[in-house]
Amino acid sequence: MSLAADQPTLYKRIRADIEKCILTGEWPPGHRIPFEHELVARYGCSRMTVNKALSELAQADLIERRRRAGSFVRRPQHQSAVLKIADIRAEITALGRAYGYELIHRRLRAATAADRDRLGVRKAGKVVAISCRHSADKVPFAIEDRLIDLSSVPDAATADFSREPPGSWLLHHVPWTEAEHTISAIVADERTAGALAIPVGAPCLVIDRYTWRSARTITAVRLLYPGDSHRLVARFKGG
Amino acid sequence: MSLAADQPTLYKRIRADIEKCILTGEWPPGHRIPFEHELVARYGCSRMTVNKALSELAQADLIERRRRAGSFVRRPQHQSAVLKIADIRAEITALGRAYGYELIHRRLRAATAADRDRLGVRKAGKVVAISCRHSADKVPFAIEDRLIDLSSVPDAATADFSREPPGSWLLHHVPWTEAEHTISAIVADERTAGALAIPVGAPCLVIDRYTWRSARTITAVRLLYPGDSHRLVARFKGG
DNA sequence: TTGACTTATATGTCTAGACATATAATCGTA
DNA sequence: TACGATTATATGTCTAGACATATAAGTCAA
Repeated sequence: MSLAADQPTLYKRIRADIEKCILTGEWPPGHRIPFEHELVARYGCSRMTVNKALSELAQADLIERRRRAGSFVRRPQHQSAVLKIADIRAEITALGRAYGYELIHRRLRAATAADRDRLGVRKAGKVVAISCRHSADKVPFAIEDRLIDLSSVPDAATADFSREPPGSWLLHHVPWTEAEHTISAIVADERTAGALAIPVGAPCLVIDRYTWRSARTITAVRLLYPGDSHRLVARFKGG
Repeated sequence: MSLAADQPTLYKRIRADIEKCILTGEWPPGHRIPFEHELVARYGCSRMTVNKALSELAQADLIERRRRAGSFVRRPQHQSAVLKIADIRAEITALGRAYGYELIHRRLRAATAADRDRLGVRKAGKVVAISCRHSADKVPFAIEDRLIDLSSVPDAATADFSREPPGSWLLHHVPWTEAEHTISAIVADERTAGALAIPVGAPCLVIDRYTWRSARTITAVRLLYPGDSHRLVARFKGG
């Protein structure tokens, strides 16, 4: 047993030391951090060790490295935040509430002009259009309107969406994808109000999500949440 | 002039090759990627070069490295997205529209119980409470209600918020911070409707942002946008 | 079958060098 | 003064090793 506390590796200590100076504001944006050779002298290690620490800080956008000039503290990237968007079933069960799912309708059809527009494709063959409702402890939680491009996900034609929500099914059947979310607010119309069991005119949060994988559109979905009960939480670091 | 295209460095090529296999789905989540020594043999380079490529993929959460077992494709982290939240002035000017700013009121006071609650602190000394309006081409764009903790940002007591929006001022005077955003929807009450020039009952998008720096609360702000005209866009990669 | 011990192995970290390359700074010239 | 060439230097990448360490897998005993 050693008296010394469990020490992180040297490069992690170097990285942490520098990170601390940046995060406390001691080294403001634009500040030049010590040259590699200075850190080598200070920590008594090889340049590769210092380089690894600085490379990771650069990869994390905390510093900018310029040849011949040195490494500089970057100004915070205040325009980005990490928004947690969980799978609805996982979200509800994580809250310890009973998840309920109900398929409202499912239609297989040749893509209409409106479908193509929604999916952002010029031409599409067949699509599946799904409407469903998610509930937590039997209380309506969200309404989902989804379109799946069957030319990208042919298996979706035969999937049983009466038991498994399409979002969960897609997560397990379609690998790595990219997505774009658009968040807005509306007031509930009659149909929405009925489905969510809220008054007409009540505020709703709308998430439009458009998902693709390497230039192939997969699905477009609109999620409607009661605006006063649902919250999206985003956290970020930096400015 | 060389015939060969401008080649990236070897470790970048290795990283890109592996990334491609993951992103195309060729190597699904859980798939074991080749051992370092296999990649060393395949690319004819030293282990450090391969290690650098794999370390970066691990840092980007694309793979998981397990001692003795190997490196594995991680299952996509579908619960997070990058939400772009620009400084309002920057956002409006980026759209090529004329930015307008108007201070509605500014009060310096000892923190009330409600203020402390909003800032999430047990005790606070003085605070500045600010209400202001942002507009684009003279059309109301957003209403801002802000509280600044003067014990964290004493300079805010004397800053001239009649000319510069508090958000921009803070960005330039307070370094690296962390924040949490909560997004919800409401319908406009009378005061909000008047300030945003929209009908009472119209949908509004609400962003509550709470900002701190290393455990010190800095500011809490509520932004109200007309829900049908404003959109938050978030993009993400993975699942 | 289970648990404890041993071993093999893949990754984690590090060294002391090397050469490449972009560019800030200097110097020289028009 | 302005511009172009040169030089110095910090970072970028890479090598061929080394030892550390966590752990999967195999071994053996209870």
